[in-house]
Amino acid sequence: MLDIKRIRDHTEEVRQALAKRMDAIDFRELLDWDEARRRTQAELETLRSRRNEVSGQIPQLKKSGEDVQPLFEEMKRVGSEIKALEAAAAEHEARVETFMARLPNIPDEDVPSGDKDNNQVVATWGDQPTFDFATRDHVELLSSLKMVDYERGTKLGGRGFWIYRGDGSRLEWALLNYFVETHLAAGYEFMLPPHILLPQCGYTAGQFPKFGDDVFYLESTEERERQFLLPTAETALINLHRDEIIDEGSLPLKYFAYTPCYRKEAGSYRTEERGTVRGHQFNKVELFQYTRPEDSAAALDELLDHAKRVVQGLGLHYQVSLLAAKDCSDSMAKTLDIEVWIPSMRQYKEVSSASNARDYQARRGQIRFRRQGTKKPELLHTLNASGLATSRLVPAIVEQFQQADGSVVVPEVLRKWMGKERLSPSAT
RNA sequence: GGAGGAGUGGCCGAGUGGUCGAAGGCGGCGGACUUGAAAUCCGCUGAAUCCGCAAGGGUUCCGGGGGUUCGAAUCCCUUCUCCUCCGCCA
Repeated sequence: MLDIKRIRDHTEEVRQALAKRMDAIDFRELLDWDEARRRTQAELETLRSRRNEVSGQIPQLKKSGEDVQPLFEEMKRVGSEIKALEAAAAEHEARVETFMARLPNIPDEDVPSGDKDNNQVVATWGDQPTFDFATRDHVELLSSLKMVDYERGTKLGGRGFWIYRGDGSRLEWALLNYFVETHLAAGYEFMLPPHILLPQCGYTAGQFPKFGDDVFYLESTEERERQFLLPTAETALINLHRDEIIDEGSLPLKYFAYTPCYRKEAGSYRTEERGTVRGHQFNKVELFQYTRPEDSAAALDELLDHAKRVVQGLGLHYQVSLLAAKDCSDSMAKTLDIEVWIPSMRQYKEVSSASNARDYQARRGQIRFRRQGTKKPELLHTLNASGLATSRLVPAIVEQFQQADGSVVVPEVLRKWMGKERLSPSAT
């Protein structure tokens, strides 16, 4: 959510900043409703003030034996006027709210405008591996090594689901262990949140109302309590401190959480994204920070560096992209993706997305902090970064580290959990 | 799932229809006293929002939502959370 005051006072500036990510926007209607809302509010408060005044007088008048009946009559009228104005105010507020809830965040200065064609590669690590033999793609490798069962996954969950088995499960779990160990060492607190969340959580994260269609809902007659399966642990972590005021001294707050992520991914199925590159359920560890506004830019660098080190630890070749405005999630002012090389696709695929939401999510969730020695609470900044999405990493690992004999070399850092250096068809 | 009980400001806790944003205490901040500290005394000490250049003023908030009433922290309905007992169950 943007600050409506900023739109009121700097309409043109906001319009231009948003032009990087969306079509020209007309704020007139919004500002009219906002104006009406404030006017109604003022009238309402005058009437309520009168009512409070009279309510204070009545006991005294009664005591001195005066007739309060005429006052009752007046107050009855005032009461119904108040009711009418309350309804009008609620209506105006709802219109402002509806408009505001759909506005995306303002991109940072250094974020390129336009869509993903304008993404800028800002860093590369390692080289594209070369092979002197006919390589296999990850679907082939994972099947032949009996690490993933695609057919039975579909039998169980339908299209877009798979089953990790044997070394596949162990690799997945080893990655999670590696992430947990690394994040703990970096001072992040380990959280295991519910996977089923209330609608308010999606709103605070900025996923609702706009992207409410990409999540799986649980049945409920009441829309306001219709729970959903979380599409990322970020949705849970942003809500940890919703409606709270945090002491400045305890910032930054650093968390990470492991959850599966459940997404409909409606219409995004493409043949080259078969296998475990895109599914309705995938595992991810999410890093999250709550910071003071002046610290969020540095925190984004820190999150990105941390995520990069995790990928480097695995020895995978990757690049880092600064996303163009239209490619960022609506909630984010700036996003950098770590994209790992998938040889069979001849493409870099996102395994981590590090973003600064600035105060956009904090405003939706009323998440604030109080500076030492000041009275007024301020909105804080929130940031998140995947650390990492395992299901995207597995294809990269088996493809990048495949050998001529169809085996796969296990990255050094995972061996203590895998218990072996090499995954080979014969050994499974 | 059933039966009771409770949810009040940073914390504890009083308040059962009227002048209550709410006694009292603790904590915190400022001051007096003191070489300093402790103790003591005095004052201040929630949030949101609107009007205003400001000073200041208004309104709302006593778990959430709705209702009754001229007027609700107080009465009614509903919902959530916690506690106790019973039942059931990984």
